[in-house]
Amino acid sequence: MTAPNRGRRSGGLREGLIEEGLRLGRRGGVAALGLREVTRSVGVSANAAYRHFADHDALLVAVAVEARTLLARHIIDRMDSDATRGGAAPRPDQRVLSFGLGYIEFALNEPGWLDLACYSQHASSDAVSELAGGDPPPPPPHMLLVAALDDMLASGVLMDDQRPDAEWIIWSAIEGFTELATNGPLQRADRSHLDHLARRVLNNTVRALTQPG
Amino acid sequence: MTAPNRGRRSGGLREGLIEEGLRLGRRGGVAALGLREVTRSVGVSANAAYRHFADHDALLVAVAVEARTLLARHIIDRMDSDATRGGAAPRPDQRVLSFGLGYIEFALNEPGWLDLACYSQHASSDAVSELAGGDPPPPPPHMLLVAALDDMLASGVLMDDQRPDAEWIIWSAIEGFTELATNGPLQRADRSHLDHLARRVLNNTVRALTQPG
DNA sequence: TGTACATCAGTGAACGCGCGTTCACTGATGTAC
DNA sequence: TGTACATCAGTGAACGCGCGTTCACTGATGTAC
Repeated sequence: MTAPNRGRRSGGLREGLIEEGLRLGRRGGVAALGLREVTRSVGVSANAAYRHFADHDALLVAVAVEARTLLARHIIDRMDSDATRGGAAPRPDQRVLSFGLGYIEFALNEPGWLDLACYSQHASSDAVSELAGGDPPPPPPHMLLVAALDDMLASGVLMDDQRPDAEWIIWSAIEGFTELATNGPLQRADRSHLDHLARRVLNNTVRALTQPG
Repeated sequence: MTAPNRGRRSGGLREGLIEEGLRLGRRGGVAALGLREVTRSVGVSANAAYRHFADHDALLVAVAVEARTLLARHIIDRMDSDATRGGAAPRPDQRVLSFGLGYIEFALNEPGWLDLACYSQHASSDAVSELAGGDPPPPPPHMLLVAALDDMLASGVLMDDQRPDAEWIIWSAIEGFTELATNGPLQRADRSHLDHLARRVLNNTVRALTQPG
């Protein structure tokens, strides 16, 4: 056995940096992901990152994409478990509700990761799809919502004339509530109240969409 | 006439710094308000700011409060002009709608200032009220919404059991739409589409509140 | 009216920090003969 | 199996930047006598 490996790592440094970025970003969001900070945390020279990423932003994007995948997975899980809990096939508007509740749940539990997930939309879709290696990533959250709304339309719960732009109506309520609860005036509200409020916000929004006025 | 004034200014430097902060923040939001940047723009040494503000953050807060006042004034104007346009006394839910439209209009026209206005909520209310000098500032936007909802309640348009937390439902829709339209996926949508969408988001939200489900 | 003096809003230089990035390098690894 | 060599993922030092903040200072202003 000679001196400890110098210049060679066992695992892939690229994966290590992304993982560490996720760990740091969990507490501090994008702001916590300085290039020096991440490399320092991994125990490697700042310079080493340049072997795997073009620059600081490329590292950020890679971590952000990972965070977005976590978000999407969480939403899918929530939609699935809400669906099976109901027993029979769930009403299609319930899926939209589950989407919203899943998104908000993730935002409240992991505000740092949500921050990262949102950063990924700054990236060009080229940069993002270039990163896709291994198994195909889950669809971005937005696609899940669109699909759920299309289901509502197909099953007649949503009127034809209400479908266009419906995703932006739902999305506004979700995004806005998330903002109020994580960075806004509801920051210090307790969790049970927030859960109650989230349901009301979503119910209110979805209901209005299904009752043509 | 001797050498140009050195060490003495004609106008108040404090006001000058705030004004310049507003000018810079209009384009770049809070991020554009470095202490050095603001003092440099005014044409004064960085150090001079410390004669008027405890530190960088105190300057930020002062500018942010000013921006919030601009926001509140814009909303009030919009509510007033919508009210008088109608001729007779407007329906009370129209005022909530006007509030939302005013907020969103300001956000789309002046995203930098909105960013600043939101920063003011980071400040402790002590720091904010300390700043109040001269004429009393307009009520913070949040108070305007609460008042409009109370009017809806008083006139019977809003049911008793729907009033609690109604402001957070409305606020979520407004805040979320604003986020989508200024930093999110609707960033590049054209203005007329955004105006149309804003109306739909708000109508949808307010309507659901007045139709007990 | 003139003089001495305290006040205090400015000045320029410097400090220390952490950042992203670039440089020349080293040394373990894998390969060709 | 042994040797020479190319590759390339790491290293440590340094660059240049802009930041917020502190220091010792200067000089115009207002006031007291």
